[in-house]
Amino acid sequence: MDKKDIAAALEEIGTLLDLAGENPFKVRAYQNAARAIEQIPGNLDDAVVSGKLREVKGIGEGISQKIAELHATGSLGYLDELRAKIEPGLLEMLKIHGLGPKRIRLIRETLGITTLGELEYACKENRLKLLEGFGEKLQENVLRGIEDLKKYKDRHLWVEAHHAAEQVITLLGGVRGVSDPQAAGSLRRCRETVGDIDVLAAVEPKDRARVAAALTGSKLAASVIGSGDTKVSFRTPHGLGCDVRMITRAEYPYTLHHLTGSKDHNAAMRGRAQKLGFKMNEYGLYKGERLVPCASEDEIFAALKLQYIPPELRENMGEIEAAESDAIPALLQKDDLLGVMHVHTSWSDGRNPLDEMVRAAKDLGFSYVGIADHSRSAAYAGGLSPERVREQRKEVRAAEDRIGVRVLFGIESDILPDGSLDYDKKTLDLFDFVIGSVHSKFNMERGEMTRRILKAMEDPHLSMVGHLTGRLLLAREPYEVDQEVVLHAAARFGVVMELNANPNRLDLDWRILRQAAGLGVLVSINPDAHEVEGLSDTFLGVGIARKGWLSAKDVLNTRSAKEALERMKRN
DNA sequence: GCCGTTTTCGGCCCGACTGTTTTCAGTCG
Repeated sequence: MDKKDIAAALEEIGTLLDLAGENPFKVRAYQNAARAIEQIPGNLDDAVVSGKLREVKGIGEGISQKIAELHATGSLGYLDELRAKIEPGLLEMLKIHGLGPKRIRLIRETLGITTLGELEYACKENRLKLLEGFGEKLQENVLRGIEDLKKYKDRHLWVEAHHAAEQVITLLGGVRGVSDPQAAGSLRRCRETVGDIDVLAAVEPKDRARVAAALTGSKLAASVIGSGDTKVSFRTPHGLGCDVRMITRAEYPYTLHHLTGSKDHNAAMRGRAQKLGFKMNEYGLYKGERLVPCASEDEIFAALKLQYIPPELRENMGEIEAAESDAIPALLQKDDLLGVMHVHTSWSDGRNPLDEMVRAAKDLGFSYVGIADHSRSAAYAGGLSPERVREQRKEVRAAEDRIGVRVLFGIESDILPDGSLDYDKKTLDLFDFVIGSVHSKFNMERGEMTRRILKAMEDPHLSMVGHLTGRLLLAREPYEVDQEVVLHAAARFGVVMELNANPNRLDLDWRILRQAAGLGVLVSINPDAHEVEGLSDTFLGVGIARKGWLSAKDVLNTRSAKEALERMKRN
């Protein structure tokens, strides 16, 4: 180890001690020592061996021993211990402007938050501003700081990629010579996270230089990676990589299909083409040397004797086989949704009051809205006491009359560690529906967690299981739970399963949705909205539902309020 | 954890700024 490495190690010790709440002067001692060691002239070996290290101002008994250990072995037990004690996410939080060790420790201790993703979620749920010494402004700053940090990560939530792509498409739409700009890739397939954005547009060769210049000269291209005859690559101000492909009108459907992928889907499609005597690539479908003219993706599939395969299904997970026999179902559409469930209000941790949420849901065209604030045990989120439940019930009924839209009175009840719901029977009887969610003790062993959720499902008050795995995309791994066992229980008990459409969750995962539908389990697409804007997440859930092969009949909130209530009734 | 000296422990850089709270704590440079 050279001076620089050792200085870095000492610096790291200082930072970790700071986060651990150590004496700030001890922290500074390490920081001073780090600087001191970089100042030592000449080779470090001599100083270590001769013991001259101790003569350097800022390096005393303890630190000189640690330097010796680092120098001799390349590692340091003390540092390893500290690293094991302090979560790496807390180190990342230090990079956020406005957060120092004190506040980070408060966040860690009161909210149990250890990753940036969890912190972001807490900001969006308005939990950060409730901490002592925090407020609206600081919460906003933290959120902005997290956004900045995320710029440099290589994967992005679907919704972020979508917004970026919309901007690129809008820009292209305004450039002369461009037609049909649209997104392809994993974004079009509605994957829950997206790496790069692929956009294609029909542009005749003579216009391409001008279109490329319009892109590279725009604010959307924060840095240009490359610009050629057919492709412009750049990074957006949010750090997303974006490839814009320019092709001819004739190539368009083939390239659209090719760039939409997935890779496995494309390989299987080429295999099928070959079997039928065609050759297929990103520029066309050929019979011998002759191009088979297709004006749309629809016609490409038809040429290969396949039913049209919606982009969301193109994962080579049985869609081609299904299309062979016309077995691709009519997938759910946005317009199929009649109601919206799992809506929070300022009664617990929502940003907007009940009336505003209900009005906003009505304005979005929903004919009913299911309020579900947090239950008693969710103290961090302002969970409702049994008394507050009764007060809110009156308010909900009054809002229904006042606003003129059906309002269902529900609750998002914590599923307590022992599997019970969060209220006594008399209180539970007051709700039109009960969503049961795990919000605590995530670290249970798989069998234990599964039993916990099954026990809650046995209670006939439970209508629906919320965000089954508890995952936060790009932030928190799902907790251990046997999802299949839960789905089978849901089928047996007639319990609805939530597809939580919050872009950070998208939970149930699309990979298991299809199985749920196969078991006859009804899925409810819920925004888990904590503010007016969050209600629209319901539509994001539609993409995931489609990706999980769901049709309108598989979804609770495509039913009328009356029928939805009947389907949620147990006994 | 280091320093200095007062040899055994008290002091360690500090002002501007922000956002909170209403007199100040925490962060930043």
